[in-house]
Amino acid sequence: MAYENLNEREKKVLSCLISYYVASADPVGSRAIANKFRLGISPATIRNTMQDLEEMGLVQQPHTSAGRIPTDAGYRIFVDTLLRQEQLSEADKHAIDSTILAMAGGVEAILDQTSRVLADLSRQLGVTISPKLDDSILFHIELIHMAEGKVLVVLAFKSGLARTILLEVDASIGWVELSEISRLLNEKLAGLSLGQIRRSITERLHDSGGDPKLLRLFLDSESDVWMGADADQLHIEGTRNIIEQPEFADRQKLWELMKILEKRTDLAGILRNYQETGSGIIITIGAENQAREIQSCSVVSASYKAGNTTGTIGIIGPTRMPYAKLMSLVKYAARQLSKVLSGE
Amino acid sequence: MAYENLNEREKKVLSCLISYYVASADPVGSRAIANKFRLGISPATIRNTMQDLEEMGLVQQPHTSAGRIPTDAGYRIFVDTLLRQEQLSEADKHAIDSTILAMAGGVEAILDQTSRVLADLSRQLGVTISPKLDDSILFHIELIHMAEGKVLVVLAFKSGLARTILLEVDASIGWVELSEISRLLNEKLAGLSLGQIRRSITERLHDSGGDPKLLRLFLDSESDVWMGADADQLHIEGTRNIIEQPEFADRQKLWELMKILEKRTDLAGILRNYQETGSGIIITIGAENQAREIQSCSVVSASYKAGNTTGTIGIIGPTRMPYAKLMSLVKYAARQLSKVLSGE
DNA sequence: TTTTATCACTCGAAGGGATAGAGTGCCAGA
DNA sequence: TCTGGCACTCTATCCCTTCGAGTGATAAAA
Repeated sequence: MAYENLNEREKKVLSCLISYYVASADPVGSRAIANKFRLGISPATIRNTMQDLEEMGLVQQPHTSAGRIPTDAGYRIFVDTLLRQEQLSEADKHAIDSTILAMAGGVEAILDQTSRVLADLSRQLGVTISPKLDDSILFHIELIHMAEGKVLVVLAFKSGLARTILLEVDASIGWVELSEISRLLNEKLAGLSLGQIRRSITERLHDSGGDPKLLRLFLDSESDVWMGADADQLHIEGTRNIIEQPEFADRQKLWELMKILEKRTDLAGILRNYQETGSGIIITIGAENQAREIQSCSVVSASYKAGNTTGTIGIIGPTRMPYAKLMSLVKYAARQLSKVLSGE
Repeated sequence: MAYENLNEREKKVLSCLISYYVASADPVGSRAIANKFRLGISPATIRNTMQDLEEMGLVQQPHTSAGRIPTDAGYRIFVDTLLRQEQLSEADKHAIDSTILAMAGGVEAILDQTSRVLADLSRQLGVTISPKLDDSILFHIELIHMAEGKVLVVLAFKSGLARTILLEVDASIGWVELSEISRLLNEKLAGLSLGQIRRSITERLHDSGGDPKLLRLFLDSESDVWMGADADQLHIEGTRNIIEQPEFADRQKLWELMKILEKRTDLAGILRNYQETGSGIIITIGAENQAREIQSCSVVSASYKAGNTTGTIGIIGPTRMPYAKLMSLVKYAARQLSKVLSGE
């Protein structure tokens, strides 16, 4: 659709209408635009322009005698061609820096704090997903012999990420076999990505001595060790912000949103998908979203680097959201995260 | 207050009123009770009894011409003296067993699933808190030398719990010093509880060789290692269930609840507190709760054992909840958790 | 040709009875 | 001591009206 041939006036009116609507949440009338913004044209002219915009499907009327609200397509144009980059305030920058840069204790703790600060600054939902382990390079694998036939497997990744998995093993396995296996695993697997390991584990370990009883726990590519470690860690904060939004005054809508927020793996998959189609900031508006339950929402997301793998952060809220501000927020947070997690 | 001297009829009426109200969420009138339950007395008599109950503060009228609803005190009597133990259905038992017993991969994963199954079966909020590390006995401490002056500290506890903390260290520290420190830490600290370690770390490590540069990171009792590891892990599921409850039709109320649910540490502290005052199932009704934000809620909680330390699980919902069922749910889940985490 | 002022029209939100119904308290009688 | 009956109270709901915001259309002005 050749949206570029909006004329200057149409661009201005659409732009004003969206800014006004984002702030007020009420349908915007021609008078409101004429008064609030000094466009030098009368309400009647604005009305005519709005009719044109409506024919193009960029705005719509909830009912005959109401003002207009933007459609998904309207927001899309706005985001793609009209939106002016916004500078993040120093206060916001500082808030992000002091959470991300100052945090210690590991990647998950940082991500947890990041989703919180995103939620607080945006007054929407803040979401972070931990780095995809599939590409993450295994740095070291450690087996710790716990009591009663239990072995704690520690996977340490180059990115600083760590996962622990508790394995049930044959009680008769002693620490001698264990350290032998441990040596073997490190020798054969360190330096590979988790994905590579999973795909080729059988071949790599096949003809290498060691106690087969214990080794068997690692041999299968579907093993708890490799699958359990890969589970996406999703951090969501700011549920209370969403409750305040007028678009979720309807309990039914709120319920649907919550439902998908609680299906962690599904949501993680959706967000991950967006990143694969491009880099930088990705904005997904309303019905562009894959899951029906969030088709009245928009997602502003970006990926961050952690070593040689990537994760995703984002903000989720109603399509009526301050895109410019949220873009700069997510962009800045992603950059700072990458800095911290990839060591500059 | 000598509530025991409720006469038989008062007990029966209170009991019926509560069961009816729990199901309907509407104020209960005398006619409703007379029709629904075969008490052999007329609505007029029930009215008189209800007046008595109201004078005792066990029920109240939202307004003059409405039925009665139970007060916190009314629920308290009901729970303490009238409630009949309920047998958990085989289906529910099976649901719990198949999540808790079948899960592998470590304590946190089990707890995550547990809070979910609690939420699903109760249609309320399901909450679990990981075992208190303060009493948890350190089994082994492992230091893994990551790239660029970073050390991954793995704390493995006897209960099967594990924590990893990423430490920034002087880049010059090599793996020789590291394994020396590692040996030293295990020698001096393994077998002690995290609490003991924190309280006496300075004395224990004071006059023991080793590279002071690295050791310093562990010496302080406020060190990231000991504090970071102790952070409560709180798993909450079932937010969507709460949205459905009529008592949270009011956005303001829902907002307040969400607010405290997002203050993880506060909530964890509150739930922990309950457990300290007793053992078995603890029910905390409405205003009995410490935090103002959940004084329109009740909490059914119990503690589980994981090795020689304990954690808490519970269900949170409006005071109008099916106490008997939730008690048996929480009880059973706590028992199964203890079984799995303490090895029978 | 484009813009503006004006006006009749539409529709939803808000307010105001009126009504129905659920439930009570009380009293007199069983 | 219990019950049936009755007058009373209060809310929820429906319907009606009104109000106002906003529109589209048209004709005049630029």
